[in-house]
Amino acid sequence: MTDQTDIIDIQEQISQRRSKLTALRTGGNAYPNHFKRLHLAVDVLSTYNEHSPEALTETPVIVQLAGRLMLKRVMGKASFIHLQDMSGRIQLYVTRDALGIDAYEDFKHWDIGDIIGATGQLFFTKTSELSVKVSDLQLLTKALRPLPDKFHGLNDQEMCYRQRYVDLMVNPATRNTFKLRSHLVSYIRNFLIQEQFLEVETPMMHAIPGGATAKPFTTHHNALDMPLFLRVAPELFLKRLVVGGFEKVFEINRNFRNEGLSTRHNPEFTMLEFYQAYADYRDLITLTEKLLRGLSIELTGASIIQYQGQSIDFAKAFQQLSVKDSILRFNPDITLSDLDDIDRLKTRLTSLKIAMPANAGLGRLHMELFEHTVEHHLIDPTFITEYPTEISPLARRNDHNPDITDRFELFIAGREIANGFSELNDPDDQASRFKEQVHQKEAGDDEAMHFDQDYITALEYGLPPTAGEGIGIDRLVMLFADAPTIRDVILFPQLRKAQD
RNA sequence: GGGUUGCUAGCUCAGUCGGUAGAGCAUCGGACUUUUAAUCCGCAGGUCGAAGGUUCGAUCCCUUCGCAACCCA
Repeated sequence: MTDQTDIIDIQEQISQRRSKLTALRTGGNAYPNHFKRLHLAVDVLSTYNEHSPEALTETPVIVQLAGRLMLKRVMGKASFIHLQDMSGRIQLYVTRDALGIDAYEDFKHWDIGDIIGATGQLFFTKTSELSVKVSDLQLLTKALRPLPDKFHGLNDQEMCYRQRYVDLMVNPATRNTFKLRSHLVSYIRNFLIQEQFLEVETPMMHAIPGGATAKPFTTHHNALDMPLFLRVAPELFLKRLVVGGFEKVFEINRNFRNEGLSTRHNPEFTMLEFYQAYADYRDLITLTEKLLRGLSIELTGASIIQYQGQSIDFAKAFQQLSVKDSILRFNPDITLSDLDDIDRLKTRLTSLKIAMPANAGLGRLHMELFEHTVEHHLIDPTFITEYPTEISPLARRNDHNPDITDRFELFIAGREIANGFSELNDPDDQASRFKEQVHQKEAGDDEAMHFDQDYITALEYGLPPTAGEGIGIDRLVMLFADAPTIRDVILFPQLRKAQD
C-alpha cells in the first residue's frame, strides 16, 4: 500500500494521477512524441458518414487520430471512448481482444483529460454511429488534473476567464466564439486586401501618445532612458504612411487604454484602422455598410442577426442621423434652440443628473446628452454624423459649418462600433487643434491629446485628402457571437490578480 | 468610486429559521464485449472564500477584507 495519508492529503485525484504518471515514467518514456496524427475527427466523420457499413467492411479504412480523451464508458472487456481534437469529437471502440490483455488493462486506468493517439478501422455501430475500432492505443500525455463535469462543463465565469484552456476544452460554445472571431478577422483582412489596402504594422510604443482622447499606460525604455506610452490608437502613424504615399493602409492590432474595466471595456482591445486617400467620410460610410453586410452573410449566413434577444438588420440601408437630430428624436421635450443655448443645456443636463466636465462647450454638452439619452436606443445599424469640432481634434471641419466635422460614428445594439471621418489635412488647423487639446490638458483633462510636432511636420509635407476609420473588433465579435460581455470574446481578459 | 448578489467536494449544485453538511458527475474498488451524460454495487473525498466579532456553540448572524457577476456614476 502507498501512504494513504499522502493520497488523501490536499487533492486526492491529482495524487492518484501523479502515481499513474510515476508508473508511466518507470515503464519508459512518459511523454512520447513519435505519434503521427494522420486524420482529424470531424474530417473523418464528414468523409465517411455517407458510406455504407458494407463498403467500410469490404474496403477497410484505417485512420490515425490523436486528441484528448473526453468520455469513457467501460463495459468490461469492451469500451467506448470519445476523442476530441481541434475539429471536434469522434467515438472510438476499444476492446481487450484487439489491444491485448495488458494494454487494455492499462487503458482502463487512463483518465478523462489524458491525451491519446489511436489507430483503427472505421465501422458503424449498432446504432449507426461512425466509429473507430481501435487496434492500437497510446497514452501521449498524462493529464494530472481532473476535468470539469463531463455534462455541465465549466460554469464558473471567473474560472472560464482565468483558466481559458479548461473552458476551451470542455465548452464548445467558447471554442465556437473564438473560431468565429478568427473567421471575422480574416474576412475583414481579405475584404480590405481585395479593396487594395496595404496591411501595415505601426509602433505599439509611442513617445507621444496620440490618435485618441484616452489615458495611456506608461512604461520606460532603459537603454534610451525615456518614457514610452503604450499606444491608445495607431491613427497618427497610419496617416504618416498616407503622407508617404501608401494611399490605402490598414492595421488590425491592439490598443491600450488605462481606463476602467466593464462589459464593454478591456484595457487592451483590438482595433481595425484604415485610411484611404482621395476619399471622404461618405465613401467610408458606403464601404462600412458593404463590409458589415458581407460579414453578416459570411459569419451567419443571414443579414439579420439576433443579439441578446434583439434583432439587428444589416440588409436595409443603415440609418443616418446628425448628432443634433438624434438628440431631438429621443428627447421630444428638447428644441433645436435649446441645443444652441449653453445655459439651458446645462440646466437640462443637471436635471438629468448628468455630470458635466468643467469648461465644457456646446459640443461636449451635446455629446453628454447624446451618450446618456440616445446611444442605447440605436439598435439597428445607425450612422451618427456631424460631430462637434470641439471633441474631434483630428477630423476635418465641415465646409459650411466650422463647429462640426465631417465625421460619423456607427452604432449597433446601442454600442459604438466604428468611428470615421474625413481627415484634417491642414497643418495649421491641426496645430491649433493640438494647442486647444494642450489647453484642455492643462485645465485638468488628462485624456486630452499632446502636441505632436512631428505629426504637424508630416502634414506640412502634404497629406492628400483622406478619410479614415476605426472599427472595434471585439465589439463586432460580441455582436456576431451574441456575447453579452467583451470578456467572452477576448481569450484572456484582464482580471484582478487572483488570491493564492 | 457607490449599490446589489455570489463564493459549500475536482466539476455542477442542494442545504442548515445557529447544533461543524448532502446529491449527481468525476475519482478509487467490484460486475459487465455495441455504449451514447452507459448501467448496477460499494468505498472515499469538505478549514462551507479569508480574518475577526457575537454566542455554550457559527458554514449560517454581524464587521472587515479578497475575488467575481450585475447595476449605477
